[in-house]
Amino acid sequence: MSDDGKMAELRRLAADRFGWAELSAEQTEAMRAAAGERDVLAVLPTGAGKSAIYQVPALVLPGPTVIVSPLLALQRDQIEGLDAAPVPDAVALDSRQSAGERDRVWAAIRGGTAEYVFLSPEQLAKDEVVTGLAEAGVSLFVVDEAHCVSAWGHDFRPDYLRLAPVIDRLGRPPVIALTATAAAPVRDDIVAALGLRDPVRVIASFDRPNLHLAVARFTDDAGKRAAVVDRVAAMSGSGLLYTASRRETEDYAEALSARGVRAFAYHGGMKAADRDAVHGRFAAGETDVVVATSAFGMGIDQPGVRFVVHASVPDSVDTYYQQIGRAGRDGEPAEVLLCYRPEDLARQRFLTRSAPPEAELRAVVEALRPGPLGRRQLAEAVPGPSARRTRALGLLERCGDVLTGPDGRFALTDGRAGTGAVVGRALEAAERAAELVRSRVEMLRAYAETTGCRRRYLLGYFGEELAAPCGNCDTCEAGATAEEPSPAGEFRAEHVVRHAEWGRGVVMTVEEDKLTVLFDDVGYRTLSLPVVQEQDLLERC
DNA sequence: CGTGGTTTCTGTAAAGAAACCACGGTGCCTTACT
Repeated sequence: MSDDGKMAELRRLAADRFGWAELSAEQTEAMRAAAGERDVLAVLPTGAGKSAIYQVPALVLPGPTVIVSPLLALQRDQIEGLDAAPVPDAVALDSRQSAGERDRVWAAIRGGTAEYVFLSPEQLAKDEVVTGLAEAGVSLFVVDEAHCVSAWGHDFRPDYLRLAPVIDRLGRPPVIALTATAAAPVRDDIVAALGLRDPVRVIASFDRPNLHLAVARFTDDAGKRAAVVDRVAAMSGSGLLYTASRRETEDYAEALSARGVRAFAYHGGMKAADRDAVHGRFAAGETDVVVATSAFGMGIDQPGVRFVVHASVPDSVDTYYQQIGRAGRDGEPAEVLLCYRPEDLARQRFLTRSAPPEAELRAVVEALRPGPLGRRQLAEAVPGPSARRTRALGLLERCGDVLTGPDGRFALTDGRAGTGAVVGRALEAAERAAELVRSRVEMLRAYAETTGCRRRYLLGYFGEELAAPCGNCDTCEAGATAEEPSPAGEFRAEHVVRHAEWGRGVVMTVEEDKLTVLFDDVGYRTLSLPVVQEQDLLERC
């Protein structure tokens, strides 16, 4: 079929089966690429119809589509949506199922009646799951919420970093990575970790002009807490208050309730039933404020959220943008406020720190030296929590020192390489990742302390240039921002530069008197423009 | 790294200061016990 014919078929299916009469330019481009068996990285805001990008092409490709999704609750929502449409079955594989349920799911996969198969990355760490799917002939591999590969992969859910060998073992079907938020290094991380081949990158604009952006700065903790309560109590409509700890969600919820605000705490330590109850109230419009940790949010697409307040900084601008993006989905004005204390950055540095897995790396390399091992055999040879081994394997694989065979066994790529050298390479890679994480925290300091237009800063972080100050943030209103982005000497966003000590980097944002550069090895650094010019610190290349 | 709660110190009574310590987020999964 011609390319145009194929696209017409996709449009027809979108309209007939799902009721989507119109497809956006981004959806069209991504679907065309996927149906043409190209890899795709799509970064589209929530509500832009990301799911359509795989749901429609799945119908024209022969075998089942595998969708990797981080939360069981999200999988459930997606399956419910698909069940309501006249399309083949959607099923899930997860640990809560009984043996009987699991057998039925596998029968549907093998029998060809299941078109959409949802699972967590942890399920794909099991040999029998990968083998079973390979036999079924997977024709499309989708990674939903793909920023988790980068944000959650390193320590927290290391199986995210081991999807590339799984994709290979499935016969390398086309891969679609979908996310709503990804700055440049996150995009590169996704492409590298999934082993995408020359992917079509579909990136929509990040601009949300209806969000009013502001930062309130505090010196002492008690003063900040009191102000947070005052300001949230004074907000109109319903909204979210993000905190950095579980304890604080409860403290704030209590303080706000005492003011007559319908406030509810939400965090990962609560019982599932209580979490569901808060979700339900929020969705029904029965809450004034949900006070939450970062546990609240993924999969939420509520139109009428009128404000998002942060009681302290999150771990990155990526996370911040994702969280504030939950405000004003209906396009109406919404209030976004960051309550900032520089001391809070330290807490995020603590939370995102990670111990180098040196002992595990050494043990894994030594265990593999005599010959390839499967997952269970490796667990016997290297005792300890499986996450540690998985993390070590992920690092070794990304450095090219370990390969996963078609049978799922792990092997050293070069038996002659010394353990010390291999471990050293992996530790260096881990250190670079840790440095990037630390520098990401610093980017929030820069956001909070900038005297320029806040929207220009945020968009610049995501690689988008805002020609004029937005007029809808506190710095613009204070009259502090310049009409035009003042030229920072010869430097512009996206210029490739070299620093004597920090090596190669890409200019991310340009402000009146400073530059932010993302260096390959040390992450984000903000440099003073006069100093750069006087001492000739950056060379353009 | 910063915060909040508890213990220790000082010097002989009670109480305030200093020192010390534990804690801090996101969710899969497994498996043994009620």
